[in-house]
Amino acid sequence: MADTPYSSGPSTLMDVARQAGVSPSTVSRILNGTAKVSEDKRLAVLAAIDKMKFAPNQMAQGLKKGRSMTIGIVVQDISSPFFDETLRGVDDGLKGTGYASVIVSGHWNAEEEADRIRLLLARKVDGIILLSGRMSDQTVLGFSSQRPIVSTGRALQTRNALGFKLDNESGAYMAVHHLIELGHRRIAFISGPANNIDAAERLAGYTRALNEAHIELDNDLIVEGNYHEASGMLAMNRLFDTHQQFTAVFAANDLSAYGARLALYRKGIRVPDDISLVGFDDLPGSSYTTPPLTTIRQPLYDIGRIATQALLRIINGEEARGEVPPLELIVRETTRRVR
Amino acid sequence: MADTPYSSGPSTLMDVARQAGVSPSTVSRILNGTAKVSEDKRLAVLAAIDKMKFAPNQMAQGLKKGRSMTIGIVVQDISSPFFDETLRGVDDGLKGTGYASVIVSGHWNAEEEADRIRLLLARKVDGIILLSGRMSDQTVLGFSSQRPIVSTGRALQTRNALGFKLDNESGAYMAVHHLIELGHRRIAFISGPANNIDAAERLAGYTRALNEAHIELDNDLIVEGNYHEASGMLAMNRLFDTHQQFTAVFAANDLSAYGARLALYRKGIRVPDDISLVGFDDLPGSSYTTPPLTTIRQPLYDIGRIATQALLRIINGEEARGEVPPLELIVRETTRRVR
DNA sequence: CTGTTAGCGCTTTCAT
DNA sequence: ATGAAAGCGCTAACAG
Repeated sequence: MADTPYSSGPSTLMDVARQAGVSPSTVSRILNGTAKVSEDKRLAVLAAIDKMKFAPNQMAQGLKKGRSMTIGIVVQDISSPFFDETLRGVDDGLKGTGYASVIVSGHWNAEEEADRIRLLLARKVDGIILLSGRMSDQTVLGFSSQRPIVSTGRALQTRNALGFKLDNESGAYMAVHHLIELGHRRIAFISGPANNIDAAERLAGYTRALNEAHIELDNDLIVEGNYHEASGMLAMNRLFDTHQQFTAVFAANDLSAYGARLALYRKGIRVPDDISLVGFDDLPGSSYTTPPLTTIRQPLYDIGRIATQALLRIINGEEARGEVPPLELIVRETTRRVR
Repeated sequence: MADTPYSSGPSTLMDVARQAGVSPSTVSRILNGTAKVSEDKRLAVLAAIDKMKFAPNQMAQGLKKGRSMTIGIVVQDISSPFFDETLRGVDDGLKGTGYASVIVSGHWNAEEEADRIRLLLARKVDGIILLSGRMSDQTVLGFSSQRPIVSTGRALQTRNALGFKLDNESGAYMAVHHLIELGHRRIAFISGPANNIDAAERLAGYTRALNEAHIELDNDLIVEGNYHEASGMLAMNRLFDTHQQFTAVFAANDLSAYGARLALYRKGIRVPDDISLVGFDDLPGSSYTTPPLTTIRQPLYDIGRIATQALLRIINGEEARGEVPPLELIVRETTRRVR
């Protein structure tokens, strides 16, 4: 471990005080607008700050004030378009607030999630945004006794925990209902992982739409995926290998729809002419697939922004609240009336 | 501003010391393995830590040690698959090191980039990773006097600054050369923004490949995009509107290739049967486009991981080094021999 | 091996 | 209006 000598050792508030011929408290007061300071000292201090390129050491500030001006974000997979779109909302929500965010990934693993949250807590983040995840609500509530948490994908509402939950069931219903309206009756479903709550809800929506239209549920038409492209492709191939008859497929998320679409392409099956396809999420890329994907839009960006604003409110001792727009069917070009 | 009373005020090292009946320094020594401590005190302290769920306050540690155990990452656009794939590499590079990262976005704006870096510096990050960006090398070098910086997209090598630069020119050359080998001679080029250095280099590669094959450069075949999907689509339409003849198009990045591909689809032009298409980047989604995209692969993930490891080395006073794999042509299904 | 002391850089009473 | 002093939670000499 060698020393790393940087030319300009960053100047401290003390340096500024000396340079301006005032006490450190005066400098602090000017920095924070905490009290009236005579104009001449003000100017002198400001000049010194400028000259010495002084910027307060945030760690020292944080230690003293008990506020790190940092919030922690727990995603499950950095580099998934799903989370990234939400992160963009968070980023915008933080804009101009002085807060920065440290992003950690739980990798869809409850243990790891809890670990990461403990890390964030040790870093004294002022609050936490939890995006999806596998932790129990109880665990979340537990952590919320240390720092406020707002989470997506769960219904929560306490003094310092807030959750937003979208209606996956009715989202899936909308998707399948759309297909049924177009005359489809043999509708395959590429589900999400069985142990995932959202996935279960989407399956329920699929089922309800079928029931309502008096279409018998055919379990051979349902194949489990894991929300990734490859699994969508595999699922599709499985459907073909077992010689299922269907005119439409509903994929539980856009990524698996992409995979399904590729499987279809490889078989020379046209979308939507031969088979209709609908996804779920409306990832940014879904307006540029070939053809553009019909899907259920999740307000990913808004979720990020609204969750952030809600968290900031809780941090400031205000009431925890916030509401996100509902799911919405976006009809693009992968669905058409059955012939 | 109300107070936010959390049930369990986090315990401090002092609390642990008292509880275990030892001095704070002893606790610190055990925490850091800084010196030998008798087994019985060890056990007592460990028990106390466990009982009180103590975790050292990282802000206090940081203030004292002058190390925040945090690195700053400057991206240009959180929620671009390009940066996110690199971030995944960074994340993996940080794994198990005790470092966390705060990610800020420069939004392709030199001013904002510099601003964000100053923010990171005030937060006392131990180092900075700068992904692309518009700042001058001089400015980067300037900042590197405060904290080590490793940057992508520039060739740098000093005591505490390191840059990785991929050979965009030859990447573009490979793409176009591939097309020429397939018999294409009228090859359109959807460029990146004119003020972008990478974009200029890719144009140079396009030009060289053409020259080498004795194909005359036709400026009408070159249309400027901005690296986003929509611009690829627009560029393509412009080509059609001006009635250009061509059998292949090279897009300066995958995103604009996606847009171009959609424009082609809308015109009922088949890819690759009627027109061949090649992109640049090899984003994760490019193996699942319809059809899968032939492209120049950038080792995005490796760049992130290697940059991180290099930064960590510099932080530890070791020599700044690291090398990333070269660009590579990935032939998939959007290119074919001209008929 | 272990405790005492000083102090990282800042904010905040408390005096004046 | 301003300075002196104490202290946020931790670590690192320095004694012993």
